[in-house]
Amino acid sequence: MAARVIEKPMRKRSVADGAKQQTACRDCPRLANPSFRKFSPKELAFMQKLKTGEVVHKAGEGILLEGQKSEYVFTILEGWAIRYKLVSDGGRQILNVALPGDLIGLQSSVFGEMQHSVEAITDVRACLMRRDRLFELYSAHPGLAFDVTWLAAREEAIVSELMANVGQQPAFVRMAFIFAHIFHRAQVSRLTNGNALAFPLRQEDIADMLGLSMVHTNRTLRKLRATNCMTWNRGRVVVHDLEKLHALGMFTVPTDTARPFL
Amino acid sequence: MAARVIEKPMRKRSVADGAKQQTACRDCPRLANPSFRKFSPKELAFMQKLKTGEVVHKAGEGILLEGQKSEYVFTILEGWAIRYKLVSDGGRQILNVALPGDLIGLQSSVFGEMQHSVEAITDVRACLMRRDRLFELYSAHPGLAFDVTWLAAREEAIVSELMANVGQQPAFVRMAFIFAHIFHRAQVSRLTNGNALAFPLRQEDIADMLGLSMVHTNRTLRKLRATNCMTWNRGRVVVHDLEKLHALGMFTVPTDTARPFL
DNA sequence: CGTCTTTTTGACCATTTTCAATCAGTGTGG
DNA sequence: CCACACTGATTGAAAATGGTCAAAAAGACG
Repeated sequence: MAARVIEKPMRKRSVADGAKQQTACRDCPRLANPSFRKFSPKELAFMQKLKTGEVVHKAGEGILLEGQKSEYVFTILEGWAIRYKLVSDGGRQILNVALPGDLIGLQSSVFGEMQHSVEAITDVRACLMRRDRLFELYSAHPGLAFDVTWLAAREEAIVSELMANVGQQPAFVRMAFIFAHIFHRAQVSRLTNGNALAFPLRQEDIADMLGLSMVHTNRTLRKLRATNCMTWNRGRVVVHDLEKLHALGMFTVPTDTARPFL
Repeated sequence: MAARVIEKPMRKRSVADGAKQQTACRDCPRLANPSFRKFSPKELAFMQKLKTGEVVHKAGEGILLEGQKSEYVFTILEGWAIRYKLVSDGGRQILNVALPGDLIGLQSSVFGEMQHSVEAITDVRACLMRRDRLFELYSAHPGLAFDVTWLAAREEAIVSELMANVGQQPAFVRMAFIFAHIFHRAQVSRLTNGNALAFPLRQEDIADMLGLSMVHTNRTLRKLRATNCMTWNRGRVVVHDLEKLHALGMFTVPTDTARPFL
């Protein structure tokens, strides 16, 4: 099992530029991505009003901790994070990766406290909304409220998909699947450059996503490399045969509709 | 791996009484359970208006199928169901059990189609809401809209918890955990009778929840029985030492706040 | 009683883990 | 520039966990 992340908080894998500290919602680069649904002008103005500011978390920092009550809900603007749960005897299950456009910390607003932790994998720039103002959103903009539900339901769908992968597939398929899954999501979020992707996870992170030991993860990765459908070194994944990768991982491309973004 | 449930749809394990076919919301037995949050009179009237009717699914019937677009969202009033995903090579991962008070079919309303299937384990009596009227709920009652989000977020939290169990624990712990988890939820839903619980799942279902083979599930169950903390036969679970069961499964009782119910 | 489903068991095999090193890359200070 | 420390990746060997195949036993039901 993985070492507890809490104990080794500083990884140096900066990716975010950290340039502009405050972007107006209307200038949010996410809005240019057709994967996201468009705001009405009213909604845009409302969101601008609701946003408290931006924050940058350095790579390796914890953003939210299980059991914690956070005053804020975050929308990731830049960078990668992981959601994970620690189990009592030292294991860590990574539930999902969080990419730009993902909302984190909703559990804290809904239940009063987080039921999993979130950690920045690269530097993460995020947009803040106070949790106590979420109610305004529900009152004033049913459409945006529905978007929050959409995001929560999608999170559930992704975790379910990964759970079926972990529970029902042998190591090799699991691994191909997770690369296919992440690569696909990265494409939608426009993080890919052709068939290449800056990929900040370590093998240990993959192990903790798949419920495998580090050693077996490494060996399985070797087998996957041997199929020549992808390469991964020095923080960079290149997919040479996407179709093959999908087939190996039993991955089917989801039919994505325009997703919301808060 | 499990046989596909679709192929053997009829199980005879009726539990629901099937007596009254239409209950007024104000008389809904769920409202008497203090685990659920109270409706305001306005909300109650609104929900009554929104409800289209009730439906009973026989034990073994599919309620919703992955890929399907359902016109309805269901709230379970009575009975047990499972949410599951089939994987291409014949496996089935059960994501969660659905008990009275749980909302099913929300994915279909949010994404246009279900991303997992739902099947009745016992006879299931459910209350219906047309999906196209969900928008009215968001417009007219932000509080109820928030409840829908709550339910979606909770579903995610449960699947995450089970995923950490499947991904990080050996068979024995997984099994103790799943019994502890289900027993606890059943208690909250008032399905238990002291330390006893009518438990309609088969060993094969447990296997598919835990990501284990049938055979190994059976053997692990024997070990669990040997600890004398619980018994399970003829559809009835009796917990003799709850604390021990929790310890064996690394289960910690969640601090439940009053939950919503639609 | 006969049929069907579900549970249980045995024997054998495969996958995956653990333990223990080694190797490679990177940054640091002398 | 090189020695050193540190993190992450890789490998080998042994052990354990869990899976498959095949069959029998136990219940459930008409």
